[in-house]
Amino acid sequence: MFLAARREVEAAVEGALDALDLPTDDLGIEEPPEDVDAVLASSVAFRLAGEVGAAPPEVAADIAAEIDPADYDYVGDVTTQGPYLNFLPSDAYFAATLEAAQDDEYGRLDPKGASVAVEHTSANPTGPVHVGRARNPIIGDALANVLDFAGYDVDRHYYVNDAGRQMAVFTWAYETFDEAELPEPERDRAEYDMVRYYRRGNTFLDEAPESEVEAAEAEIQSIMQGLEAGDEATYERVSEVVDTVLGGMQECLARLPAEFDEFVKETRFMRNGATDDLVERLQDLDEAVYEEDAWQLELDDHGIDKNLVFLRSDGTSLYATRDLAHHEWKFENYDRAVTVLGEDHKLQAQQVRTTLDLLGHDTDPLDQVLYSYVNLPEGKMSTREGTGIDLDDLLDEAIDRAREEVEDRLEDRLRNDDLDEDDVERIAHQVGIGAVRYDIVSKQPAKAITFEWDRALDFEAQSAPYVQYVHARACGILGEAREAGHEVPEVADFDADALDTPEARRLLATIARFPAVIEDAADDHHPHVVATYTREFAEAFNAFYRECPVLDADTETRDARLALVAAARHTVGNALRVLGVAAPESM
RNA sequence: GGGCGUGUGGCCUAGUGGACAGGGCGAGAGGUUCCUAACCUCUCGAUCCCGGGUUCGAAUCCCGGCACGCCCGCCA
Repeated sequence: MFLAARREVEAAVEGALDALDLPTDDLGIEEPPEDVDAVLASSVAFRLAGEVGAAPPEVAADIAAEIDPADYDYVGDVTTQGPYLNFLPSDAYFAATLEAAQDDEYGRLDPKGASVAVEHTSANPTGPVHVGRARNPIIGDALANVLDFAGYDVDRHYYVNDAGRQMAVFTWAYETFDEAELPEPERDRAEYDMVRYYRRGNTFLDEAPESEVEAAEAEIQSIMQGLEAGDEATYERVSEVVDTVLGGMQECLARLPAEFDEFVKETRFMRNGATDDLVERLQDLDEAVYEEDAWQLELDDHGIDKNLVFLRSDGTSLYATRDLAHHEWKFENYDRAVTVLGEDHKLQAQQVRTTLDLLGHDTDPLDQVLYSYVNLPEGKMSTREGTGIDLDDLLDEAIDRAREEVEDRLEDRLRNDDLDEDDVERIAHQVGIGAVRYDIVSKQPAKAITFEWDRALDFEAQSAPYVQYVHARACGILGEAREAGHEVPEVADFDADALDTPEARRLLATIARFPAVIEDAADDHHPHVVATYTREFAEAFNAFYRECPVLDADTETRDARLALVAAARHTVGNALRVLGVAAPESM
């Protein structure tokens, strides 16, 4: 209802300004501070004071006088508070919100009729996913959820770098070294098993005698050339390594959970001729130069100092070349494309955008979302070096700590609902993994994070369990009500007017904003605003919970409050779902 | 050296032109015969990195610094 109310307020202010013969280019619509009862406000009087030749409060009063609330469904009253115009919600605003939120899909926006490919994670299949990269699947998955909920037709893509030098090194190492000379794997899963070859191979290339390194390099070169030439046998050899490692990584990511609709391999764009075709078109560009036997693009005139090499002197393509072909494919198949990238890829992101533009594409549908790396207090994480914390270890630790927490709380638990061992395990998973996700998704991606165990796994504070608890409490009330024979009434059988306490009103007003939060998050690609919202929501719900008993209220109030709790449950449940955090029915 | 980004109480964080900068951690004091105390209430704590500027109004925009992060490969 908030979105509808905002449209009404915009129309009201614009109409009033028109009537007063004032400019309508900036309506100054904003959300008032929490202690103001209005749902929306306008500060337009400040700007018009000079033009009108009157003090802002007078201007505000004049504008307010031009607006008749009776013309609008959701505007109950227009008041002024000094220079501000305040728009108070009508009873119909609350009634319509309560009714709309009975839908368990409440917050989902109308289908936009547009497809979007969300590419995220896309980590090279070289070994276990570590925490340094963990922001990518968590932000990416939440962003995909947000866009889905906002009405887009979303496909989740993992772009697989299966054609680069790294994979050639990996394939050579896998075929060369004997398992007997490798250390025990850290975990019994494919990528932990395989990464040992990769690390061994890199160590060899760094440390072995020159002649042996040369021989190895020759083999690595032949693998790369084979891929470039479309040689089926080479492709099979590399694929075995890639698919094995990727299979393990998928298992890790699924724990978050982050799952994908498609794994798009870059070799696909070599094998189908798209890369060759692209290279020809790049060579025809005015910016193309042939220097030191390599084809490059001079992008100085477009604000990028560094040349983009797109064809090596040995005739092979580079990651960047294939990624351009990949983006053209996205443009052909989707209305929009979102890519979640680490900030270390920022320059490449600019190059991709600029080059696509030079090739004649409209790059407006491409959105590149950048996030800063997660570092350890002692420095960077690296798969090749084997430094860093594996995401699996973080999740295991999170679950272990959550389990301890659940068991500690079991003893002085007020509610006697007899949680069994399965419940404890379920809650430990929901809370532990939820806490990790929430901690990461709730922060602005641009800010750098230094990983610290205690901070990442704090179950109090502004954390997942704080919000999950609200969901569990709402479910608790609904469950108790059902046992007492009180189902949530049908829409025709409750009356929002019975929600007359400030806490109930505030909760309902908070529920009303949810669709607008989804819209903002989707428009700005900012999933973290959903997390911010869940915290505000939790505060509103807890105040209601404290002040407004549901089961003991008189029938009319009870029915309205039951409907409100159901609405709250749908809202917070869907907000958590969008964030990718489990919504426990009990905890 | 150049480019990009970030800088908010002791620590973490929301807020990117408008109503006294909102939370959390921490410290201290309270609250459970009542739908889950992973909760709530109150108190303490801020030169919004620094200096200029624009504006009726700046944490927010502009200019100049400083600090930190990232990037500047015929790697990905």
